[in-house]
Amino acid sequence: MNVASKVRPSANVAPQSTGKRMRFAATKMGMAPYEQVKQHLKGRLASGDWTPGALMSSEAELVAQFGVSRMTVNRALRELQLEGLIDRVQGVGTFAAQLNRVSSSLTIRDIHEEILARGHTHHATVHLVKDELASATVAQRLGVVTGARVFHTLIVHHENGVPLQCEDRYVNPECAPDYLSVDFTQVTPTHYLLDVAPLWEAHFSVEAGLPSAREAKLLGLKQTDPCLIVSRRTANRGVPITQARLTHPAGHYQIEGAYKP
Amino acid sequence: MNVASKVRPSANVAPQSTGKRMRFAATKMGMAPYEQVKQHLKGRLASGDWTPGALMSSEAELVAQFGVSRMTVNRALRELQLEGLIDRVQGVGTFAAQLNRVSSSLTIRDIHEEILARGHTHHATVHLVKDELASATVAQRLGVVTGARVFHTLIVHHENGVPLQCEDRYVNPECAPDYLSVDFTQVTPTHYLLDVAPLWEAHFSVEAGLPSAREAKLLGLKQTDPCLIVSRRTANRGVPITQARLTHPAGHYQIEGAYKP
DNA sequence: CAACTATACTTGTCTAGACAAGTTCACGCA
DNA sequence: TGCGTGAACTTGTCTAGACAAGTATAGTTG
Repeated sequence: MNVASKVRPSANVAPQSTGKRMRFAATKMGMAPYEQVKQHLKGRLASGDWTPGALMSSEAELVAQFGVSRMTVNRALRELQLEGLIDRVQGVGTFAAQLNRVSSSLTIRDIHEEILARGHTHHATVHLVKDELASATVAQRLGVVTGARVFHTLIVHHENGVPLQCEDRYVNPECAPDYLSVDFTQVTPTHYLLDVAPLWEAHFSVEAGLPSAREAKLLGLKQTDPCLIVSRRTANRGVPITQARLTHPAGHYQIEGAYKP
Repeated sequence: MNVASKVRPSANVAPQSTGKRMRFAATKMGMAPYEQVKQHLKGRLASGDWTPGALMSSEAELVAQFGVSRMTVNRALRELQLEGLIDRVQGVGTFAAQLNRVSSSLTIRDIHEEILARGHTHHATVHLVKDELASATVAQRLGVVTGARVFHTLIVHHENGVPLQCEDRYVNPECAPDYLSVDFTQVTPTHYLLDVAPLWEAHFSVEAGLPSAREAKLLGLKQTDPCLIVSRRTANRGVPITQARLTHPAGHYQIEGAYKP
């Protein structure tokens, strides 16, 4: 939904307070009315016009002020609510949100595409492809009983020949029965699993830590070299699909993100 | 149209409502029509009914199928698009999104509130509060000229007495002229700056790395102990406010997130 | 005083229709 | 063959009104 950078007209002052029914030459030409309402409210929020928790204009007031229909105002407010800028309570009113949090969008991409997007080459080496009996920990995360058969792969991804990520993954066989027969030098597990189960819920955690002995060896590190470790569990409609531990050498990998109101 | 728009005191009411509105768990019965359409489409997407890139039903077809108005169908589709599940092209149609990415919401909270939310105690020790002349790097990130006066603080945050985060922060004086006079043992810089400039755009990156000598000393670490390092730049309406480097000892801190469609 | 009630507000949602604007494709013409 | 043109589709957005449901408050009643 991000439409990239928006040109910001600097003439932000003079908020057209008396413009009741000028529909066309209001402020920003070419901008849809609901977008104008959004921008106006964002501006007043940013300027501190409403401090967090303050009661804002009602829909009816905005309808009168902008000369648009209530549906238009409602859409603007609904989107601002989705963006977390305002809180709305039925029967009470609209309030400026408590902005004690900056929430952001973090994208977890298929590492193959991520590397290609940087204009580099990707290749993967497969170190383990087998089925195992689930340990208690793995069983719990995959929603199977301890000792059940689960698939286990260990793959190292290289960017321009340099080890970038060690991917230690367990897969629920019920979700991807043919998982073990995939050629993971050609298709990443992420890509394959997205084909098998298109809609995901994901939980992840990111932390710094030290690699295991095996990971250190595969990544060409000493065991004292710090790593960025991403643990990710994904499920499809409540059914756990896979659990992965992604270990990256420090300095070679970072997660970036941005938040724009 | 009935106006009767009484001028409301748009000043602070601060009703403390903060209402996490209680939305009843949506069962099929009491679900709003637009929500039913959404769930139906989500179900078909999850079941692989439409593979990524496939042309989905048009609005007109959904109107006929569900017996609702086009606005209702349109709202369902618009929200699915916001969630990244579908792509829409004017004049062409609606397509199942290429789900090669799992995007997630990451929340960066004020560390004081974060620690309190865990039921622990927070205290901060202040190691540096001064104004400096900006180095080239800092100047660029804060949008000032090299050598300009900038504020610099170095604070360590403790959870239950254990060092958790070393916060090395530069602040643009124009955005927070009184920054240096704040008692940072009582108010965190994040909290103070959110008061001064309520609306933020943020860029961040997360990586693993080694602490500097000073950071290691402040956090009680050896310089070879890995850390999780978050670099964050924030701006208000394009004006840079602050740049922070947040260093956390490995094992004591992790970033969590979740994505649900 | 406490409990109930009517009223006036608020937001949440839906409708039926309208026009604008983008794309695709078959048709007719040079 | 190549090219324009318009019909037939699509999505994007707005309108004016309607009803439902939640909340606050003034007034009334016990």
